Amino acid sequence: MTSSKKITKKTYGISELSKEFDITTRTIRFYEQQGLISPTRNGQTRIYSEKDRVRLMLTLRGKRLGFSLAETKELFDLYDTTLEGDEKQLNLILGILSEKRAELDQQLQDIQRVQTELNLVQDRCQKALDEVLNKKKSKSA
Amino acid sequence: MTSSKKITKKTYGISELSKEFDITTRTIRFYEQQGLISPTRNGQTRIYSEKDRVRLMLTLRGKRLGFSLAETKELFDLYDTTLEGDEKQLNLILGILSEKRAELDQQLQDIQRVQTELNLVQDRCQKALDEVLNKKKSKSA
DNA sequence: TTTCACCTTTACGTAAACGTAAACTTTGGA
DNA sequence: TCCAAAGTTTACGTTTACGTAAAGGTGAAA
Repeated sequence: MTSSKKITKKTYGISELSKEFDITTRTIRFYEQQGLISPTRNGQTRIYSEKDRVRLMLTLRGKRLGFSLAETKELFDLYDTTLEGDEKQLNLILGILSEKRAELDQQLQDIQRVQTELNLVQDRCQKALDEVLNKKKSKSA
Repeated sequence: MTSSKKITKKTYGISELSKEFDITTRTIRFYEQQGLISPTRNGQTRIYSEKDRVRLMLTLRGKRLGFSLAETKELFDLYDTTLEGDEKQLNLILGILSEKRAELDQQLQDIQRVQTELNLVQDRCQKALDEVLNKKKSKSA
C-alpha cells in the first residue's frame, strides 16, 4: 500500500446530489461558479467526484453556521494551500484558523445562552398553558 | 415587594447604543423599522429603554447564529404572546420552540464537526511548517 | 422518428440587511 | 448669536445567494 487513496471511484450527477442534499441544481451550479466545487465534464454534462460531494456537504454545513460562501471558499483554498505553502502562507493559515476557532467558541456560548433563554420561555409558556387547562377543568367539573 | 420590576430606569441614546454594540445608527433604526425594538420619543429624538437594549443584544446574538431578523422578531412576538395567549397560541409557541431547539442541536453538532476539521487542517499545516523550518535549519547548518 | 426527461447557458429578478447621500431640524457651547 | 455635533426622514444603491424563465442540446424509450 503506497497510496492511501479511497476506493470510492463513484461519481455523481447533478440531480443526484440535488436530491441527496435537498437543494436545487441552480444552487449547485452557483457554487461551482463561486469556485467551491469543480466538477469535470462528460461532453457538456457535469460529473461530480466524491471530493465535490464532500465540499458540497461542508459548504452547506458552513451555511448553517452562518459562513458566507466566500469564507468557505477561503477555507477550501487554504486547505489546498497547505499541500504546497511556504512559511508565510502557512503562518497566515494558522492565524486564520485561530480566528475561526474564536468564532466557533463565540457561537458555542451564543447557543448555550439561547438554549437557556428558550428554556425560560418554554417554562413560562407551559405554566400559562397549565393555567388555561386548569380553568377549563374547573369549569367542566 | 409586590412588583419584581428592575430599578434600572436608565435610558439610552441611539449613538450610545451604536457605540456599545459597535453597529451603525442606521442599523438600529432599521431594526426598529422591522419591529424588533420600539423606542419612545422625546420630541423627534428616539429614547431607548433597557428592554430595547436587551432586544438589541438578543437580535445581534441571533444574527451570529444565523437567525434572520424576521425569525428573531417572531420569537420576540411569541414571548410577548405568552403573557396573554390562549391554548392554541401556547401550543403553537411550544411547537416553534422545539423547532428552534432542534436547530440549535444541529448547530452544536455542526460546530463540533467543524472544530475537529479545523484541528486536522491545523495539524497538517503545522507539520508542513515544521518541515519548512527543518529544511531552513539544515541549510544554514 | 418523435417524445420525454434531463442536461446546458444566458440573463434578468428578488429578498434580506443594511450602506450611503441629501436635505433638514434641534441643541448645547464658544 | 451662530456654529458644529447629533438627531431626523426619505430614498436610492449594494451585496449575497440564489429563483425563475427562456431557449436550446442529448440520449433512450416508445
